[in-house]
Formats: sequence, C-alpha cells, structure tokens
Amino acid sequence: MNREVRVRFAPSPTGALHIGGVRTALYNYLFARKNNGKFLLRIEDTDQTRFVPGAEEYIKDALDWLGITPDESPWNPADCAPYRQSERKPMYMQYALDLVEKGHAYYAFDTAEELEAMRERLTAARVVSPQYNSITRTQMKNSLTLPEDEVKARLASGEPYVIRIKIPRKEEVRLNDMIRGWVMVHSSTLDDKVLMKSDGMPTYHLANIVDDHLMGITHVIRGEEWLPSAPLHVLLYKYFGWEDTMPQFAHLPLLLKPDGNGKLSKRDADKHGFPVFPMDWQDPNTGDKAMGFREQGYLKEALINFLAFLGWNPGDHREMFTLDELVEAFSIERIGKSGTKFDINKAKWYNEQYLRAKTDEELAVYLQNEVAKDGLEVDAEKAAKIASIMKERATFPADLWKEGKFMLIAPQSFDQDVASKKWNQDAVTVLNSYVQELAADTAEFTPELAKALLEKAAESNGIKLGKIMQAVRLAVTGVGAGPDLMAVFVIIGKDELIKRIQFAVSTL
RNA sequence: GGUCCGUUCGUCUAGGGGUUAGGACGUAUCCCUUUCACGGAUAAAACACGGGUUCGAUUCCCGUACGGACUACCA
Repeated sequence: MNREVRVRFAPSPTGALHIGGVRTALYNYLFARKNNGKFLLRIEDTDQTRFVPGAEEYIKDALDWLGITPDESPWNPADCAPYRQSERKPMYMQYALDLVEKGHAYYAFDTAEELEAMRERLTAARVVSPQYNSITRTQMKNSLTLPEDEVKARLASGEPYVIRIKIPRKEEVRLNDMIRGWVMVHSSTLDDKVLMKSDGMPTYHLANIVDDHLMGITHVIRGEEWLPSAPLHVLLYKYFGWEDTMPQFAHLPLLLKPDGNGKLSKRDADKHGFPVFPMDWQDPNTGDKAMGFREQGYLKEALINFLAFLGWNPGDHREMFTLDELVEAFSIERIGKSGTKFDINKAKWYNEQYLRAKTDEELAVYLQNEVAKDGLEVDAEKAAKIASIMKERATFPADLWKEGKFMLIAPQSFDQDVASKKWNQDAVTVLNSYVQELAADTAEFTPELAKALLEKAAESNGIKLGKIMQAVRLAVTGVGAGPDLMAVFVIIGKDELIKRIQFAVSTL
C-alpha cells in the first residue's frame, strides 16, 4: 500500500526543548521532505501536573528559528486538528473502552498505597521485577478479580479507576525497526501499563497510538529511550485492529555526555559551559536559566549541519550540508545504531565554516549590533571592512567585535610581554619617521601606500622592517596579534593612526 | 536485578571475509607570512576480549566484558 509519508515530532511541553529532541525533529523533517511527505508537530501534554508555561512557544520558536517548521501543528492546523493532546482528551476514552470490551484491557481500582504494598511484597519475596502483570493482577482490585456487580457499583459511585492493558501471558512480540532490525520481546516481561489515568487523561502509550493512527502517521522516528515500550505499542495496534496501517518504527541512537557516560543532560551544559538547548530558556517555576545555542552565537546553518551528523552520515566524505542538501542526501538506512557523544568542538568548527561563508555585509549587521551594545557606532561600510579582516579568526559573530575592539577604540595600555620583547629604540625611531611621512603625504590612504611609507621610514633609518613590525603593531593595536596591519591602518584612518603612534611613543 | 539496545583512532564516522582499515574534528610538526589566524602539507592515533565458521576474520555466529536505555496513573 502506498500512503503519503506522514511523520510527527511529539514533544512534551515540560521545559526547554532538549537538543536531542531538536535532532529528532530534524530527522523527521528531513525524512518527510525527502519523501515528499508531511511533517507534523503534536504536543503531548497529557500530564497536567508537568505543565510549564511557555514551553510550547519555546518549541515552536526553536523549530522556526532552525527552519524546520512543521506542515501541521497547533499553530497551522490541518485535517487532523487539534494537535494538542489535552484538546483531544474527549476522544481517547472510547478507544480504551473498545479495548475493555474486546477483553484486551480492564478497570483497576488499586490505590497508590496498594500498588506500593504489592511491589514491596514482591520485592520481599525476591521477585526479580515487581510489576502489575498477568500473575500479580489476579491479586489486585480490578475488573478481572472483582465481581461484575461490584465493578459496576464502583464505577457508578464515581470511584477513581484506571484502565490497564491486559498483556497476554505468553506471546512473542516482534517489531522490525528500520535502524535495528528485528527486535523480539516476550510478553511475560511486559507489564499491564495504564492506558487511561484516573484523571481521565490517557497515558502516552494510549494517546500516542490513537493519535498516530488518526493522523495517518506512516513512520515513527523517535529516540531510543522508546524502544523498550515499542512492543507494547505494537500490541496496541494489534488489539485495535490497525495492524495494516501500523507505522514503521525507527529508534534513533541517543546523544551522550562528552565525557564519561550517560545521556546528555543540562548538567553537562553547566559543567562544560556549552549549551544543550537551542535557545535561552528560563524556567518560570524554578527560575533556572539555561543557555541556548542561538544566544551563544551558533548559526542555525551550523547547528543543523552539526546535529544532522550526530548519528547520520551521507556515506561519502562531504561534511558541509545546507538544509536542502541534507534533505536530498538523507536516508534512514544511513543512521547509525550506537550512541553518540556530544563534541562541542565539532559544532564550533561548523560555526566557523558558516561564519566565513557569510558576506561582509551580512556580518557587518552582527558587528554593528555588538558595537552598539558598547554604546558606540560604526557605519555599515566600515563595519563590513572590519568584518572582512576579522572573520577568518572568529568562531562566533560576537568575536568580530570582541577580538577587534582596537579597530574603533585606541589602546589605553599595551601588552607587557610583547612590549618587553619587541619595543626598542629602533622602533621608536622608525615610528617617529613614519608619523612625519604620513603627515607629509596627501595621496589617498591605501594599504599599499601605508606599507610604502612605512618601508620608507624604516629604510631611511637603515632599519629592517621585519625587526620592528611587532612593535608597530603593538603601538597601534596594543596587542601582539591580529589581522593584516596595513588593512587595520586604513580602517582606523591616517589621523587616528598618527595619534595612536604618538601616544604609544610617549607612553611606552 | 530483569528486559532490550549497542561496541572501528580521544570524538563523529566510512568500510566490510583477503584493504597500506579511509575521511572529518581535535592534537603535533612544517610551509605560507609583518604577528595571530586562515589556507596547504605531514604525523601520531582505532577494529573491546575469547571461542567458533572459514584457506583467511575487523567484517559472519556464539559467549564474555564494558557501556547505555527502560523498568511510574512521566513522556
């Protein structure tokens, strides 16, 4: 059967969207575009206790920023609206009830205390994995053990209850994961998961299957943390009678900590000083702040390219890919199986590549913004010139200004190390001559002219230029390293240049 | 503990029964150069271990070890 490819990204709005979630969204987007299908966003907010204001908007903004905007979502709904599970609440119960009728699910009235007591009892009896399953359910309060009359009475009285799936005692459950191949699990290791919670909301397991079915989802591309519950999902498709249209599963390798082991977390961000969220975020409840890639100066092109390569590769030696090129090259077959450590250095490298690829005019805008933050101004033309000589040594747009402040601000002090090694009488002599040459010349000030005049000043004193270049740089910029000096001279202008040299000579 | 998943340079990975095991980031050295950077070149650096199958395994199979995920009325 040939259905239109439809995939979904289904985050839970419980905080900032983790970078691993962004990668999942990206892969879904790429797969949808590659196959001329649709990419939908569904908000999985069935846990009302974990609602965090602003989290939903954060998800939307992050995807928009990166250019992986869903075709269907709460903000641009289509045929499958609504796209928020909380708004779909009324439609889940009928499906749960359908399962109860078919004998694949049942009511359970156990309280939290009773469940806890059961687990303790089993643990004491040294049962390896205490769970609500085909054995233990016979000792609990549910519609399988209670008389029919009592079940009806309890339901009628409004007593809280949940609906649990009735996992078969012995059955081999198998699924063919697109990344991992056949995965087989015996039903005896599964437990009777809650499908409908006592607050009337479905759990993830139920809502996920019902919505994917109703929304015509053809492929479920999600993180590996879902693999253990996938057999349960397969069983649900079977019990609903939706096997024919059951989506194909693809469980993505996890994003791991850069050091040691384990899943990448916010703690790693704090520890290593790099972001694990796409954008800045402040939790409205706790006040906790987290930095974002965007605010740290990562370009969206770089983040996308970096993320795409965390677990996937094109099979050749190409490294640089635009979003469109990724769409063209993407395939699930080329996604790896093993977990991926998060290496921020690679992200920085990508950032440098994309930064240098930007035009001077684009970069000038970034630079002007940074300059403005310091209460200064620079016109677009000059900003572009600064950008052109600074971008080769910048990782982030902010570096253009951070590393190039001397372009607009005369040095008030000088690097002592360089001064002690390179500053000498020869340098002073040449610089004094240079000032005279500069003052006397009336031609248009160009890098070539600046160089010619400097050479003249050195030669007339019988001093080799190479001997005093570092000192000249120090005098004008205050530091011993930076872009081509003659280009710097022209940008700061002849008058300012003379002033700086005079200040340096009288100070050093 | 149980279930499931995984394991090629420090990191991301290509490859696949016979290869000098390839690329990228990072690291080191050299070249370019007025410095730094960019760029170019070179180098060090990997098939977890043990069995089996085979003429031959890094590649296929089985174990072991190690790592990870899951094990809620959270997703």
